[in-house]
Amino acid sequence: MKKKIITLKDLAKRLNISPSTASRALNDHPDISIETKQKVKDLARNLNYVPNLFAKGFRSHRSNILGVIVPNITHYFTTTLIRGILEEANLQGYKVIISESNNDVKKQTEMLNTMLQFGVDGVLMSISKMTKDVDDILKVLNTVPLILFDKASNKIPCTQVVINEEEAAFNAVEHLINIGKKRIAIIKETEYSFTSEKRYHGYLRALKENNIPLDSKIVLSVEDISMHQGKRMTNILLSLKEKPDAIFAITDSAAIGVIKTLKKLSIKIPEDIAVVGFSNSTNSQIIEPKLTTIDQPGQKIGSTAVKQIIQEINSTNQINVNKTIEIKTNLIIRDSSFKI
Amino acid sequence: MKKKIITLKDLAKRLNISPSTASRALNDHPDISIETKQKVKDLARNLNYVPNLFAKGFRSHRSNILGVIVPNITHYFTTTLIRGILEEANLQGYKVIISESNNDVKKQTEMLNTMLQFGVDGVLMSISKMTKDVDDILKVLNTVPLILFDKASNKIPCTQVVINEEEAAFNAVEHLINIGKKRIAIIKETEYSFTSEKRYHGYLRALKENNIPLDSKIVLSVEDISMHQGKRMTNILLSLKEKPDAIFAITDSAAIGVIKTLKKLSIKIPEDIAVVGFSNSTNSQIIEPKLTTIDQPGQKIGSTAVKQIIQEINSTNQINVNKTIEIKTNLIIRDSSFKI
DNA sequence: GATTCGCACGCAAACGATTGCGGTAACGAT
DNA sequence: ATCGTTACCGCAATCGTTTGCGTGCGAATC
Repeated sequence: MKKKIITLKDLAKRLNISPSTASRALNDHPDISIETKQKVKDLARNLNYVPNLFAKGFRSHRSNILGVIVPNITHYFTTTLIRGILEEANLQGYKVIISESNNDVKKQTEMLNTMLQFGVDGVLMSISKMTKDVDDILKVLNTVPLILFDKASNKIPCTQVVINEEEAAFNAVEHLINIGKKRIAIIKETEYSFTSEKRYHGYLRALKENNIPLDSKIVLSVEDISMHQGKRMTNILLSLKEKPDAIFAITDSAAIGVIKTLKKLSIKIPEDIAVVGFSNSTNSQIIEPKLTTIDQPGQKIGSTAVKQIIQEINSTNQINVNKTIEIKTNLIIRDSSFKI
Repeated sequence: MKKKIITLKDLAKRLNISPSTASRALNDHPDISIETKQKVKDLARNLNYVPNLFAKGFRSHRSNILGVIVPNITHYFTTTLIRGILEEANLQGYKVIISESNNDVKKQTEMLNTMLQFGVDGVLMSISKMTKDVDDILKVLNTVPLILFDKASNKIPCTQVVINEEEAAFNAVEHLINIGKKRIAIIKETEYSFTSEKRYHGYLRALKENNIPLDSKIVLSVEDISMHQGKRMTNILLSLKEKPDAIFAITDSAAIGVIKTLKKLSIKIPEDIAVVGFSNSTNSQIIEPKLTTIDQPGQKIGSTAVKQIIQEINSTNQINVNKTIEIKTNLIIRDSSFKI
């Protein structure tokens, strides 16, 4: 009682044409007359013909599958990226296989390789932050197009789709300055983090353009940024002789750690110390006071990356494109920096 | 300058054996001598031979790809499910393609179909809550194994991997009773939601076993459960003559809405009204007071589902398995129901 | 009238791995 | 010397689709 599966040959036999003609008809090849095309397409629809993707890929070396590698799938922002990827891929007839690298560089290259084995047409990757050796990644570039998104690197010559980290941070810090803050601390990651460094530059530029001197005592770097580290760093900042009147945490989670600590010590937010985060996570609206933060349009980044890679897949010339596409962000002002 | 890709033929040619021998050698066929096997395997490793998955799937009708469909990928709990799925799939040599149904039934069947086109060996699905007509889903069962996880349905005769919703809710409500609450409200979904109904039954049983009469005035149902609805329902409950002394919200997000509203009205939590949620989302630890909730081991559900479906894929008999695997949950008691 | 040309289509060879079947040594048994 | 057995291995077909090349035929050109 198993369903008979229709092949191209079946279509051809019924219409007394050759399989090659049927194939060309379905693919709108110019050699085929309009009537024949119509006949084939009609029959295909009626018999519910679905092309065998294996055979197709086998011949054409195309799978219509994209590989996606992210460090951590449980982050809300990552899921918005993935949503954008899935949506755009679906529109363009692509499927997506996803892997999680858990910020493990070894795992990352391993997944990269199995993805290639599975015949993906391209890879979208948000690299783990500890990626120092990029040789394994460069190898991929010889095989299929690669695009880095969100977490990128200038060591890899390929298209990158990112937000304008520097400008976003600049806007956040300038906002703090605009509401009268003069001593703005920053909690960032160590210099291995590509994005963190860019945000730091935005911070520096905002200070400079507003003639605020940089004080390295209120520039704190941590290896693994988190809520816990946010708490720790806050305590360090509060132990200084000259306390800051604002804290810019490079991550919402760290910013929430900051807020929790300040609240415990009954320090008024934002009057005594204002707080700004980065990401517009769901948590940023749950915490009280609600957190001022930077919204990154994840979905748009995802869809842009997909559009871009499909373009590169279809482009014949094998020259590695090496451009950076920057997506605009949005500063969302909430109670932690501005009392209504 | 493109990398030459090694095929089975290449191996055979270099060793002066036939491709079939090489194939059998790699697959440990008994007809092949141990020395030959070793030679082939060694060469394969040295030349970095990777079997062409297309050709393999083309012949064997196996893709080693699993399809996963979830309603909404941005929910934290969903991501833990996916993490479990990805991890276990990776261990077993499978890849996973993911689609999001957005709780759209039409989209759901559409993705189901394209997944089949892509030759998935099995489908894991968390059905959208409005799924009433299951005919399209039943069709899939004739083609590949299907497993429902998390959001399941008794209308579909296949293996289901879920948490013990009833018991989890029972434990939550009984906990409220144990800390002295006597008038416990519930915020649930309308009866179309399979999981909601099960939780409601747990609620009912806890009341019954503790001789607390059911009062339908404090049983509230909403179509789309959310933080906003949590706020709305709280206001309704507070307008009653006999106010509840505890609120069990079937979802963390709704519970957070409850807490926010209570705080705004300066109602003491948990002294005046205790609150319990469901999911152990990250938000539940951000809100203050921290939310008592039920932890669902998403990762375990995911890995269990994968183990199960691979077993079904490899089982020769085509009889549809129809068992329900229940995963234990954990009540996590925090400040919203118990002051330390 | 001989030649080119273009249109619409068919032939057959790929693509890489698997597998039923057939074949051939080597060896022991008769 | 002949047969049977065992242990290894090769031949060739197969899966469904695509594609380079060829072909027949009518129309247009010289």
